Amino acid sequence: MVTPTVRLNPEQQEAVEHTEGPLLVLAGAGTGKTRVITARIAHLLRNGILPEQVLAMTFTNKAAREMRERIAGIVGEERAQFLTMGTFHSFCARLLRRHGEIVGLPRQYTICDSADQLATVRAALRELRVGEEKVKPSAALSQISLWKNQLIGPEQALDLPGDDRDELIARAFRKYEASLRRSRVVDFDDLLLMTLRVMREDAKLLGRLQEQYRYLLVDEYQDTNGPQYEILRLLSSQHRNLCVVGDDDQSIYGWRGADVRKILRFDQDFPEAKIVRLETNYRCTPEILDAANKVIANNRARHPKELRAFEDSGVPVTWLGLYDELQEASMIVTEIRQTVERGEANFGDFAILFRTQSQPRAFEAELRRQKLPYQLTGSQSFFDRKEVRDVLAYLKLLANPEDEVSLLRVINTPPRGVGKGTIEALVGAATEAGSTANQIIDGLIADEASGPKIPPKAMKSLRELFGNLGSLRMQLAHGEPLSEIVAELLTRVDYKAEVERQYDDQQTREARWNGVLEVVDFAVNYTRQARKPTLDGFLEELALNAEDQREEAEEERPQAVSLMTLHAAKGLEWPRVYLVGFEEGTLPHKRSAAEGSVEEERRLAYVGMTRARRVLTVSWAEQRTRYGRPAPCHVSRFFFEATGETPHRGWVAADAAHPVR
DNA sequence: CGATTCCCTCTTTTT
DNA sequence: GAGGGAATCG
Ligand SMILES: Nc1ncnc2c1ncn2[C@@H]1O[C@H](COP(=O)(O)OP(=O)(O)OP(=O)(O)O)[C@@H](O)[C@H]1O
Repeated sequence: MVTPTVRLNPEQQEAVEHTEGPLLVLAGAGTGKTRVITARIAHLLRNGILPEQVLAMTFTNKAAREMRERIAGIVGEERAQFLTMGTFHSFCARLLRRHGEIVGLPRQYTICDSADQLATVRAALRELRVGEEKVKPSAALSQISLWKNQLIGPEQALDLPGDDRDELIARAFRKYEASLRRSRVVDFDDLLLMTLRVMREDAKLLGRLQEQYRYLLVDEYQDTNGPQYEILRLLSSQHRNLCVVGDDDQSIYGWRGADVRKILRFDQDFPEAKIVRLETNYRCTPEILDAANKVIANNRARHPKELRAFEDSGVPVTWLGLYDELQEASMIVTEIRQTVERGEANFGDFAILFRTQSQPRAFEAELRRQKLPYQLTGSQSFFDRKEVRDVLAYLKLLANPEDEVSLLRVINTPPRGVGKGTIEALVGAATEAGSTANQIIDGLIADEASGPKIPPKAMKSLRELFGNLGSLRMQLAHGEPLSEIVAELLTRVDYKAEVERQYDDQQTREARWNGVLEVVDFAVNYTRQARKPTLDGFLEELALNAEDQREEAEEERPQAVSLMTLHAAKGLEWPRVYLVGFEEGTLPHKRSAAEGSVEEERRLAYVGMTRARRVLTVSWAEQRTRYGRPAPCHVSRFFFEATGETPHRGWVAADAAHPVR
């Protein structure tokens, strides 16, 4: 029998076969690093390693799914299904569901999303009487997250040198942590941190995990942060079979605590490590690779590497300066349509990549106008819709009665006479007692004299709400299917009437209600495909994997133009790529330039350019609508770096005070 | 308490 | 240009 296999060059082959001991594959874009991981797992399985012994970390769950499919194609689905593969976060979430109690995490914990995190920070700042103009909640949240990822707790943060503002944020940090714990909620960072604590506190469990996961593999290692690295170090400390692959030039998550130095110092952490370098790029034409290499060569902090194109010469990179974002969109969409009409490509061969989430708007409008199929990846907007958040808050509250943010969100949605005064009284009583609004209300229901005085109408509504939640929880406990529960919930709170009350035109009502129905669809889908469907599991999927849930629910759209951010495009490739909005202020982004992280922006440009296999078009506009007003733009400095042209008179850098003269 | 209106901010990137 | 929050009135 001929075993199906993948083509590898000698260096890749060497990496695949070096199965014992630490291994670093450090190589540039498109050199086949991910292919090494895939082939290596297949190689392990062919050599008698059980799939249960393999743990592979990818950067997104989608990447994990694709890799699993590829491996299934080589060794068969019946074995591939037992591989442990996914993001660090989903691995940790699963581990905590089983073993979180070791660090005091109740089994029915819920994961809060970014909006809930922000609401918690906002509440903390309010409690400290810090105005939002003094400390922006979003800024406080990213500082808190950075601290957490550096393993700095609230008390240590308070001791850190800093100005008044830092101290306020540190105090908000303390309150933030306390609210999450009271609410039995963990944030994304907690998933990693608590896993780490579990591993450190329970040596026997750690031993079992080390025993089970004999072979660790990590893709995109350059974007691993401190806690993730620590988890890897603990898991691999006995057998040291840790294979990591990455490219320091593609490190684009520094703002989230990722530390490139980890990959550059791998041989210090693992002195016996074997290091493999791959120097042939199998993805891009020489023209594309040359332009990308010229850009990245301007970074000072990097490991220089050889990178040769395997492909034959193709067409030159197209540099396209246009009037505004409307012209940019119509020009590009028209070109895509005409290329497909000429039979030279399919819609799925195209990607439009951009720096920020505000950019796709014009492209979406134009794609719809010209009726081309497209897929916008990574858009949070669906989960930010009010009706979707409302329904999810109800579900989170069902799963976790102590979830304060969710309770406060739904307590008067639909309006049921529980107003500002009542809410303040409840929260005040909770804060004073160091408990939660849920417990105060439970107390009041048992004995109205036990807590703050609440208007009778509000009290009646709270009884009804809690009665409904209670009986739904009961049904849940009796194993009623999730989809039924969601439907029943909507009936009980009469959410449809709420949608109709809020919006008066029929079209909006329908659109909003469809959002609700889509959540119901997610639940149906999840119930169907999950091995053991639970509400906790469903919410976990939504928190860690929202994107996939939406995709599953939508009809297959195999031939569609891809639209995504440069961050989301990492690791992917298309025959034809448009890198749009190539402007000072956008790429490099104004804020990055101000923070002195232009090198990371340059890496983003490098990632974007190297996604293209055969045709790369880079575009910019002279003016762009910002906050509803047109603002002048200048082509990105990366254009000059790639082409060797010099800025003309009047060109202005994002971080410069004066135009070039 | 709830509905309406105005006004402000926001745009970095994500698990 | 949208969406959320504060202010204001019924
Ligand atoms: N030995 C090989 N021969 C031919 N093609 C290869 C070989 N190795 C990889 N490829 C192809 O090269 C392209 C890039 O591979 P892969 O995605 O594994 O690279 P990578 O190093 O992970 O890239 P990046 O870091 O840019 O995401 C893919 O299309 C892959 O199929």
